[in-house]
Amino acid sequence: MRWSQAFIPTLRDDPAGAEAISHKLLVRGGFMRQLMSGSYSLLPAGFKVRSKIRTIIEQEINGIGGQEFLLPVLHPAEIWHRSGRWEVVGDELFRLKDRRGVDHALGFTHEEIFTLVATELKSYKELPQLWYHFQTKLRDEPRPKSGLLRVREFVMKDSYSFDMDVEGQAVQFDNHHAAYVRIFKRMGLETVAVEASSGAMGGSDSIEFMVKSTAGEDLVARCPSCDYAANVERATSRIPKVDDGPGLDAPEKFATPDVRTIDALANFEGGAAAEHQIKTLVHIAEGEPLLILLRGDHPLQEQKLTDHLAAQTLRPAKEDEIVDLLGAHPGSLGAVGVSGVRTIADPELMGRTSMTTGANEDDYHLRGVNVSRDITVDEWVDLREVRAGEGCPNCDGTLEVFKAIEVGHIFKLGTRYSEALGANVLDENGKARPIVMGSYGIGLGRAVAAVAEVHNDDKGLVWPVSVAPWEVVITLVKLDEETVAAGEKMYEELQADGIDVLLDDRSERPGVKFNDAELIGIPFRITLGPRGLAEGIAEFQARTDGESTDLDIHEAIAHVVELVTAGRNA
RNA sequence: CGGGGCGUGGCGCAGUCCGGUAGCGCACCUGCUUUGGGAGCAGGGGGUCGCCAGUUCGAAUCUGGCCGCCCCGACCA
Repeated sequence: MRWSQAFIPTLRDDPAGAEAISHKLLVRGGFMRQLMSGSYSLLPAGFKVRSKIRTIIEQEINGIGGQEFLLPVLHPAEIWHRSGRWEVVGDELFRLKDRRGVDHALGFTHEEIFTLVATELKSYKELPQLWYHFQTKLRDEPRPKSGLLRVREFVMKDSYSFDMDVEGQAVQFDNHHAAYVRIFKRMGLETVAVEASSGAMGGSDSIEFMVKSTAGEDLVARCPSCDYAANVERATSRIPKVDDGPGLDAPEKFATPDVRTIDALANFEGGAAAEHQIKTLVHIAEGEPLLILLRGDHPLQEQKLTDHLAAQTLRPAKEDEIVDLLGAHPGSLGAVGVSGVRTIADPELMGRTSMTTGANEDDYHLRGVNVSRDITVDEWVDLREVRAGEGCPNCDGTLEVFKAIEVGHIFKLGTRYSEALGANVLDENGKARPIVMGSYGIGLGRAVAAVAEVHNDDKGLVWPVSVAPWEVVITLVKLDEETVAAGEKMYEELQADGIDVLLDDRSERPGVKFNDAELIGIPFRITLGPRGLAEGIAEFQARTDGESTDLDIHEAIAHVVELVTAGRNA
């Protein structure tokens, strides 16, 4: 590509609304432009990066037996009704009516449609199958943000595995796991595979591939001493037992005027430290109230509660609902003596004595509460969100917690979709059995942003060779006859060698060209100008270190080809 | 959906409090000079000031409503 003919609209200033580094640099570098909130046009350079990522994914998924499809974006509502997700997914699913008034959905993901195709599988002899496609997904996100990291329209590679049994499914799951590690490594992303919540997808095992980044929206707990890593939506930890000392024979009510918070009670004369308090929360799940009990200093991890309840709707109760239920306002709530309300407690409260909690009477608390004696707990469920510095559940290590971008997610779906949609095959005994499925996704745009988020410096992007929009830029420092001729020759030779090369033949000043080349992050630069050419020299620079070396012009090509080849395979 | 911020040439912004001919930098076009790290001079083009209504002799500026964008939270494969 000749830069003079290319559409690469670089900007000097950061776009006004951008916060995330990847967002700023992808816009400034001329890779993309925003259409509306959560919707971006990819420009040629951005499309090239995405295409290279796509090729890597295709190679690796084909490598584990994948067959590429292309399924529609527009779906009849009927199939979403059959899977049950028309109701489950909620507002995030784009819905529309056609001219006859018939409901449709815009594809949010493609379990239903692939499963429908899979109803043509009839015999165990046809399994296993691994199917995938790259297709636009549409999601009515409540809050798109951070450029390409969270959008309403994006292309995803989603694959679906079909097996006779869970053993076969596990093989496909492991194949994907390994392929994903290779895919992300090839695009320059260091990922952590973490245990995750399956959320609305349904299914059992679920693993997310996370890239550590402050721009990420997820929190990951990881142990540096062993291989434990989990999304905080699932993570557990080891914490020291609290010594309660001798308790009272019965709970004792005491006045606590204006004490409404854990902290206030901890600082109140006659109160109790947070770890000696019981935090009582009221939530409404599917319309029914729930009491949630945690140690005073422990935050509720709401996804754990959602997962345990398999709830479609879960929300904190409103103040008037709480007063109706318990007779007191938030800040004075407790579970002592409460009956008829489903009560779920975190195991860190098990066997505790001498606890302090609300008395269900405004401005009063109870001390000397013995959990097993005084509170009726229906279920003990881990609901606590882990914190950095707590013990690893699997070894003696100490957990670290960091923000991360979810770049891939793999699920074991079981037979949820095959049963709902009738995807059965006959086994060796002629008996119909639902196909055991898995689903596996990678968002392309998010992957582009994640790479940009990780590979940049104060001058701009620093693409890994494997995904760079161009691998080499030839910068002509002056457009005199000799320089142009030398540049054209080198441009053609590099192209002949299969190198993706950009020739900067614009009539701009050298500073502009250098800055643009650095901003858009081309891994290697060859600089040609009359000064060097007079001595038969081409100047070479790698974007990663910015150090320039003079090469004999006749050796430059071979040198660059070698580095590009090494970079592609890195 | 709650809280906060912001909408003024392609991009980044000032002007709004206190109403009176719409500005600056960059980018763009023409000419001359310049040419190894975002050139200089001269000339030039381009804006219904987010939209609608109102107040006023007069509105980018004041009032009301609406729309859009960003951030935090809620939410979220």
